[in-house]
Amino acid sequence: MTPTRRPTIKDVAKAAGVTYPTVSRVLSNKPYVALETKKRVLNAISELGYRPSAAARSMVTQRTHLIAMLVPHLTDPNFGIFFSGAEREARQHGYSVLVADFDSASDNGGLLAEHRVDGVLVLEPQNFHGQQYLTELPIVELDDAPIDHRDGGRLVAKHLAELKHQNVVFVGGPSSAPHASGRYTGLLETYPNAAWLAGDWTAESGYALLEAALQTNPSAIFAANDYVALGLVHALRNKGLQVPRDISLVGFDDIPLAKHFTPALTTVQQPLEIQGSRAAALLIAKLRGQALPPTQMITPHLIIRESTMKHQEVKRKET
Amino acid sequence: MTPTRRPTIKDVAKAAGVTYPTVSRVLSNKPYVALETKKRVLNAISELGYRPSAAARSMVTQRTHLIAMLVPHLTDPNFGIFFSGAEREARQHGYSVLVADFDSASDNGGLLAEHRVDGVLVLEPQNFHGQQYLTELPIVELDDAPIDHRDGGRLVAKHLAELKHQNVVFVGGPSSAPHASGRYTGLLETYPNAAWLAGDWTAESGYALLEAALQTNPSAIFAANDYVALGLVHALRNKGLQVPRDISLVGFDDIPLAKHFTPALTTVQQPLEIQGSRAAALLIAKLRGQALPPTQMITPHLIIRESTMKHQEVKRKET
DNA sequence: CACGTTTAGACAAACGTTTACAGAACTCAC
DNA sequence: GTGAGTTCTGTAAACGTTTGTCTAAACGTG
Repeated sequence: MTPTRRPTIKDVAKAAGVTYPTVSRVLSNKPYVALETKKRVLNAISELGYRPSAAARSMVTQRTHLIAMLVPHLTDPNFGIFFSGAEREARQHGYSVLVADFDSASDNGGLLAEHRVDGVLVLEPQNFHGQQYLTELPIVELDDAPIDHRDGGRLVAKHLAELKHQNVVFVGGPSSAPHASGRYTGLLETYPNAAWLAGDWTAESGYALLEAALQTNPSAIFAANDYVALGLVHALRNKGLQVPRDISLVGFDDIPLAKHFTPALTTVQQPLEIQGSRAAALLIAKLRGQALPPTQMITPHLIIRESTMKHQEVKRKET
Repeated sequence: MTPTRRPTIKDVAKAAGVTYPTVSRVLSNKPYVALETKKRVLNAISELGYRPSAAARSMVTQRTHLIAMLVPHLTDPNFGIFFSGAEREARQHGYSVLVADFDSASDNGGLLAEHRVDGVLVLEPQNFHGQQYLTELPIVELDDAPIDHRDGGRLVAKHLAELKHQNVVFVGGPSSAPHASGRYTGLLETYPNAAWLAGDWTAESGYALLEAALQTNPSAIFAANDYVALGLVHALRNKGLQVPRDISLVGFDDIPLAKHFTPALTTVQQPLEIQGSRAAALLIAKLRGQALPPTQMITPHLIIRESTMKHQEVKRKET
């Protein structure tokens, strides 16, 4: 039984009647190869279904065309969105993406080192304290292709101001996260006294934080993201409070589910996929030693749905 | 300026005063290496921070320790969960995972071929018609580590029967998907006349299908998954119908958000992460030529929340 | 027609490993 | 003290590429 080895560059060379370095020249589009020869080689390649071996190539070029993407948690529903953008962009430039979460990147990041990734894309760098090896590689943070979170906060503030809300509270997001503080800062421009009840990005966090949020006696809540918003809705409902009648609520992200929430959530749409692809593009430019394109903010949009309404001057009904 | 090359096996050998094949023997735990030497080598390795080059290694061993994971859409919120399980398992066995969606795997799957992935993990094989190269590799489908969807359907049926529901309809999921049909089949065992309104897995699908679903005059709806369920809730609300008062609703998956839905969703919990890691383990066993462990169903659990209640004999109130 | 210049292709070395093989140094029994 | 095993380590080839150097042919130019 012939174990049907994959064809190598030598097989192609033999089939085309040239020596193998010539095939290599054709593959990398080097000059000084006769048109006629080139055709023969190209034919042989597609005939044999030849694909160069990345391993062999990277041995001599010292670059693997592999990039690492490091994320805090693989199960974060937003991760796939970022990744989708980054992966597409990378693939278009001939790069493949190896993903790992912070945990596996630190205890076992060895694998990424062994594969000699060319560069690193990291999601929440402030939480990553991994392998030295990885951090001395060319690195791009997702936020190097920044979404203007502050502007998102501004949009929300403007909307709530138009609805005559006077007391707004910001709920969720760790205080260490620039995303959260950006949004909060945007809010502060209009509501300088708005409080921030920090937590994390989950619905559980929103659920747990409601009680504290109500202490500030708000007429509207700005949630750090849509998950937190949903948790808040849940907690509000438990207390017999209705959105938006008793309290208005705004989220952030516009996850696909947000439009189907009860009530449909007013939120800020941010193109995470684009952010992912921009970040990948940036990293690849860096790897190639190209001049980095000027940083360009990605602007978010406010999506108004049912969870916000004009502030009722009358206080909540006393039953 | 010295460009600080990464240390190679030869550097280690020199530092330990041996020749490089000896280092290689230490690395792969070959017999016949003196304890004393071994220690010296190990020391040199950690001193230099040496990590073997996967590329060089795979040149000679002909295996890359890379596996490809192929998914229909990277933005699918469940993808990250599968991936998380698969990635952890793979990494534990020294494998890394390269991800691509079906689109990029077919037009540009060349990259996966060039990297000579050892095996393939594929999510919805019935929809994948990619590169021949990939399909002739050792391959495992996610469903080779199967969740018992039919049993999930049974659980739902039992629950609804206990609540005295008599007319149930199954909504969402493409009819080509074994997952959906499994769930439906389980339902049929108790409700042989239940209809199936096929669609896809999205909230939009549930939203769009409600009208048709109501034609069957159901007292309860079994949604193909939680997203579909949420879409249904939304559509029901638009028609002035309340869950569970007017109609009971059950989802599938128990996504983290489901407990915060309005109303909190009764659903079937399935451990997708475990499924991911099992599938990866299976693939790796296959790659190693080990005997495959017997297939073992992963059993789902019913989570009862607020979206189901006892069927009211009284017909919906005429206003 | 001699000669430099351009173009095309061959040859060989190198990248960092693994592994088959060979040889050296011990141990041990006779 | 010799020979047969063991146990350890070194030598060399191989994996599939890229790339620098070298040669051969073709082509103008004076």
